[in-house]
Amino acid sequence: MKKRILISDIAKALGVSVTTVSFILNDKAKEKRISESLTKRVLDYVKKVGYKPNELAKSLRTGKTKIIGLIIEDISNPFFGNIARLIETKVYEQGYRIIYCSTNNDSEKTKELIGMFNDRQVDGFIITPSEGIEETISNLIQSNVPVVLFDRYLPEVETDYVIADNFQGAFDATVHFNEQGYKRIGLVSLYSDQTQMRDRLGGYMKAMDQFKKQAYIKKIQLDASEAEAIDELHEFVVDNRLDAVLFATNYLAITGLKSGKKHNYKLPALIAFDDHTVFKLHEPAITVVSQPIEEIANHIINILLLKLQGKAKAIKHLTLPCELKVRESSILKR
Amino acid sequence: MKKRILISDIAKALGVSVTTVSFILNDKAKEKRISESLTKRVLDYVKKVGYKPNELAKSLRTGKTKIIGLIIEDISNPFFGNIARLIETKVYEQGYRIIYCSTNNDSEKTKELIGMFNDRQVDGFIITPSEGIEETISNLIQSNVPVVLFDRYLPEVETDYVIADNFQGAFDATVHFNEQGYKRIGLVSLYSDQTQMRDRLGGYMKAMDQFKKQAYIKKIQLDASEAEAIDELHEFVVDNRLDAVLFATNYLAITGLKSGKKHNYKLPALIAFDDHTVFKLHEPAITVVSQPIEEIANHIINILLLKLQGKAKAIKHLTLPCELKVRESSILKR
DNA sequence: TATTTAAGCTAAAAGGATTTATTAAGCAAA
DNA sequence: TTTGCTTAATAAATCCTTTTAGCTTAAATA
Repeated sequence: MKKRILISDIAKALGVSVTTVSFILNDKAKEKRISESLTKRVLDYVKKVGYKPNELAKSLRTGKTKIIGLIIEDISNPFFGNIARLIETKVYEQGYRIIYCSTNNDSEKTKELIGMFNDRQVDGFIITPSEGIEETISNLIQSNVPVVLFDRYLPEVETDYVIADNFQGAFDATVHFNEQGYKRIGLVSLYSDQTQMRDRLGGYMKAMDQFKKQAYIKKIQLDASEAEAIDELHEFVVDNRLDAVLFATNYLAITGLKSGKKHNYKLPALIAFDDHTVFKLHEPAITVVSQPIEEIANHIINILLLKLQGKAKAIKHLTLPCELKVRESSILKR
Repeated sequence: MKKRILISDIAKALGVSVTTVSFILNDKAKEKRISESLTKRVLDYVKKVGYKPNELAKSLRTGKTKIIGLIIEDISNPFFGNIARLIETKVYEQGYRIIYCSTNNDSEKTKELIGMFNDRQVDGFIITPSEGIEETISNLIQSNVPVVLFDRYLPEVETDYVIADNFQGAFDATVHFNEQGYKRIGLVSLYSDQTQMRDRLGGYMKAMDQFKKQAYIKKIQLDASEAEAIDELHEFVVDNRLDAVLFATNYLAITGLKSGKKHNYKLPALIAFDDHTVFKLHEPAITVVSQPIEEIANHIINILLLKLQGKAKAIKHLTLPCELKVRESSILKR
């Protein structure tokens, strides 16, 4: 177990000062007028002995950790997992690392996480905010920490966010159902006032209102067990004799599919929010309102990097269009 | 933007020394014989002003960061995503945080990641090792950093690991095929010498040898595109007139399903390694060799925490049994 | 009375970098 | 000779804790 080599060791070995070595290593040789010969000598030696600075000491001094806090609803949900993966790859190229935690939409946990990440002095935050953390986020922003929200936003907090056009997505899906000739079109959502849920509901309602059709809306408790949800969905579809259902999240749609399997009833036409392997492979394949995952990730990173470099000008609210991927599940067979 | 409050501010405000405050905050009041009245006075004040120590300074001094490096093949694969989620939840309770990166099985990236996490002085590592990183891991272990491998291990490196019993799992699956009366049983795996792949192949071979049956083995390139893989699988199944196929990973099996859909041929009986929502919902439901994800996560954490506390006695090699979850896809209908 | 012992607290070092302010030497101009 | 300006480098301060080693004071023991 050999001892770590320090910048002072380098300085001593070469008979120069620590300052000089530090300047050279931080690309300030030119600016600080260190001679080229010495610069080369130091760099060669550093390479030879494989010196790597202590990042903690560096961070303590500079206040920068090169770490980004990713606070996400649930890393095991493919939608979030995929975004996490894209984000991670992108920031990696810029020398940043990700420290993450899942919130499970628990606002207490979210607050705690933000606090802890902040104590760890992450350089910036990427957050899927749960409800009731407006103040926490505001404090963050007031203390000048770069924050980008995604998937949903907090109307009362002025901050950058990147979301999908949930309203239009739900609207389009509902219109599609109507065009296909479905009569009794339901929506399955969650007991949640988060903006993405509110907008999906809104898009559905707007379309239904336009068609002068009765709305059928079923909300599931956030903390309901899957078994409970399965039964509730069965009841919802059968009792209302629905011939088409729009699901506000991928896992709700999956629960719907399981419900059909368990209670062995014929599923109505289906559209799910967020694509998922299950939907592509299902027989019939499930139509989805697909969010532009890669674009979302790209925009999040771009905004955050600008903010980290202090180059961000105005606050950005980005709403990216969804794509309705029509598959068999929403086509009426006559 | 108010200034951060420091431990020296507390000391000054109360007219005591920084040392005293530090002792009290680190639960050493008793040990260091600080009077109870002073202890209380300090704690009350700290609470009142909401002082939180600078974790970077703390880490610099103590050498502990309370961060664990999770280096995982692919966070967007539900198998890994789920394990990540479980690990994260467990270590969170112990005050640790996770910093992670996906390797995509790229050994160069893995080496780089280990190096960077090490520079950041993570307290311990959880790694799904890719091939060719034996030396990197050895160095880590020699410098006394706690490391736990999972999903696969490195035969040449003496370190703790937690894996599923891949050999037995594949063996059981193959036996099950045979019992069901399938004649031409194939295996789809990867061009990879990682232990989990080797063992799954081994289990399949042992069973096939016992039954004196010809083996049909198709390996896919790690870097093959999904489209290529889909076509290759089609060819493999049809050309060999296979009536049963065991897939060595969940995504290979999914590719297999897609292959059936694309080329519109009747799929043989199927068994997949690792469960996945797709398999539960598929029509017919897919039989799987399911890994005990929760147990795996628990054991990883337990071992790591013991090592972090310096209480680990011997090196642990844990091999946990898989469960064959028989569903419709592997039942021969007569 | 002189010396230990214990209680209660603290000054200063250490951890390892970055950054500010300063110096020393050499040369040109006044 | 003095002043001023470059160039090339450095000493020391700083970031904020924890921890080592030690200092008072008072009571207990020899």
